[in-house]
Amino acid sequence: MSTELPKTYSPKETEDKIYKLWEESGFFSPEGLPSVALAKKGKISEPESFTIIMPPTNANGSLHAGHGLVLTIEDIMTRYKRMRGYKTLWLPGLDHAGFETQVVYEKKLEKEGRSRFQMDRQQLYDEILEFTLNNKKNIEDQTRKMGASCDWLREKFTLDKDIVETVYETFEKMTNDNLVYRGKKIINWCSKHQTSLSDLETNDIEQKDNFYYLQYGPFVIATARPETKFGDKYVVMHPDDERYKSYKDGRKIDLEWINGPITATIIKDKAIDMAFGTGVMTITPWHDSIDFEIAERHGLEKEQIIDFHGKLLPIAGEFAGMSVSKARPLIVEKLKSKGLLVKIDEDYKHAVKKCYKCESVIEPQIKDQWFLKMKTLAEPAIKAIENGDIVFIPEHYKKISLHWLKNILDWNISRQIAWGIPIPAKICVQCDEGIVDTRDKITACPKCGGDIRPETDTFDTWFSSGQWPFASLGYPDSKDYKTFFPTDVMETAGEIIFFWVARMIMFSLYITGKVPFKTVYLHGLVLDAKGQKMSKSRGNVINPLDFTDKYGTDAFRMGLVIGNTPGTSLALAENRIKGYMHFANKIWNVARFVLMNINTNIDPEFNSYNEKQKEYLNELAEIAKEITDDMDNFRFYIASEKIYHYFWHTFADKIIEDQKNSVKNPADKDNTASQQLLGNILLTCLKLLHPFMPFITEEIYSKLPLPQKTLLMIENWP
RNA sequence: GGGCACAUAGCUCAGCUGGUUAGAGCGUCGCAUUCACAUUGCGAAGGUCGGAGGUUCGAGUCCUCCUAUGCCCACCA
Repeated sequence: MSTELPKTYSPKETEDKIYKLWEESGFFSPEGLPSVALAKKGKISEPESFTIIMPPTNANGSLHAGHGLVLTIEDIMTRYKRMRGYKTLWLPGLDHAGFETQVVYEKKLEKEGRSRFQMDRQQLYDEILEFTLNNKKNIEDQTRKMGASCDWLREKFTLDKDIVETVYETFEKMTNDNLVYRGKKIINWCSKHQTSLSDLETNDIEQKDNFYYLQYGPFVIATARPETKFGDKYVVMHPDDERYKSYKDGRKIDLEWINGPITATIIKDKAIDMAFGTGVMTITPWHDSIDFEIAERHGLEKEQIIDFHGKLLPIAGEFAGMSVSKARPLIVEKLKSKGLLVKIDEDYKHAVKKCYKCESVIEPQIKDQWFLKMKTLAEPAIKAIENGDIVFIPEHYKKISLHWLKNILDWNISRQIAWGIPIPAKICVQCDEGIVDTRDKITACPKCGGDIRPETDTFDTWFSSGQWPFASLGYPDSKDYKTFFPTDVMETAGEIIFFWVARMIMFSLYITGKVPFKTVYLHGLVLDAKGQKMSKSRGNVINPLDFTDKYGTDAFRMGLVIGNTPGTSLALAENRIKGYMHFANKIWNVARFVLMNINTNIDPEFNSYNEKQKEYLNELAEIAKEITDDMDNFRFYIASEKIYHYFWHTFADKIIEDQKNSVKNPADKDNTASQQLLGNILLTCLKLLHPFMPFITEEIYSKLPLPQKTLLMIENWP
């Protein structure tokens, strides 16, 4: 009754077939699981639930190696818990990814010689929607290729109607709780993308620039940005600075400036660093956040110098209409000719804020934007983390999160882009008041009675994805929310701990009163073979499907997980994956050997083993115990290595070699016991391997002579 | 300026709460091979665990300092 396996294992022919088998089995859904079905019939008690919400994939391209890692680790956890009998749910999702997607789409437009600024807003939205929905299908297929055993029936998209509703309800509650405000504040403006950005969406890049010392009446001031100085009519110094004691606060001074004579006012403020430069500066409140704050403190006028396209305004006189970069040298030239340029320091190093997507210099601008007060939201999150209600893996992310939460600033949640969830509000055309209006009921400005227009800004995408754990489960009334929330594990990239993880914690505590997840598992980056970050511009981006095609998904998954400790980045060398393809081959051949030599059903209850065989089984039980312990403690990098090592160097190299004679010789007194020994060890190994290498193990399992079997994916964990 | 992490074999990294001759994968070298598998087997070489000090019966593992590296946060004009 021996079953023959083909001589070689072909991932290509096996994987799609196996995935289809899984998907059709209904076991991806918790209610389809045998343990849940039995409980429903009252035969066993209700199993505990285990939930992972998949970080919603950005629906704006293909999966990259990082996604491969997310899917692999989450699938390992899910499959493990499922085999342990948990009511297991892994909920997949897709993110419209507002700004990110719009940037991707704008690049596409650019290639086609088009621009979003020539497009109707609705048309742009519709095109991006179509683009996104096309990608959605693609991403779902790729996710299946990775072997992800997630519940497709529950798949959510961040623009689903019920999600948007939840987001609006949250916004309304925050408004009622006085956590939302709209105000003219200084914000990060990207002139290229024509939108404001949050602090997290800008990068401080250190660079060397000229530092200009300018004669400003009796003072020398220093600046790296002379083009902003046209409107400077306040000169500020520290109140304790002895050098400028004779200049009293509020005193007016007439002086000759870039475009003619002006009157400047002396301001004393403690924000000035006496030791820096000359200890005197002029301020540009519209284009600098410190200057803005000084102006606010003293009630000073603010004037815009640079428009939203990065061009100088009429206040710049002859330079009006010029871009900053073009105007700067000309302005310096003029200052020089007027004798106002004292000196230039050419070695000035400072940090310049840039757009994290296009690296354009961020121009601080004053603009009416929607802000979220963060301090009150952060406090419960800080407490929950300090109490250990949420455990971080690796541990040091606890400190990192706390540090950020304790120093949190208000969050600009409005973006001037079409692609996103519209902010449900009206703006008064007369007094500029912004009124939150989630039910679309307001018809006139409650403040001045003026006409209103709908707000055109959309939410920062993280405002909606921050609510994902409870929104995707159907908060507040659904059965899923009641069953699966709080979730068990959030597994995502360490990179987005502030963008996403910290905010999910704040939102969940605020809305549901509960933490969104008990454990945060943060993985590092997947780097290329040389240890360099993958990027499109470097051209070293790995498409996971290239590797799964070439070496099989199981091998790719092993390459991602073995030895990859949480939090540290992984250099993904092709050789690594190739090595695990060899391992898959080894598994296949071991299975072939066992199947060739077994002529009876595998009997897990068999116990007439000789002493040595018993020792082998004890050793395996010991390894299984260790692996289980590793799995329970998120040490997948070591669990996978242990089973790899045991399978190859103990089972194949030692046990099989040792049993070869008896298993091949029907006359041998140990023949039956040898058959049972090898059959049982193989079965146990397949179970232990299944979370890591689901395809090949399921395929072999289907060929095993077992009295009764279903699918390996729901077999009991050893 | 503040914070976090890392430094272990040629390369990429494990080493959990301190305990006998420090591990893995890849690579290198030697030998074997009509066997389930050359996508193989057996074997070998290779590390004073960044440096200095300390705690301890005992430290790669804990503490301090130093050096190197990487990352994050931050409103010095």
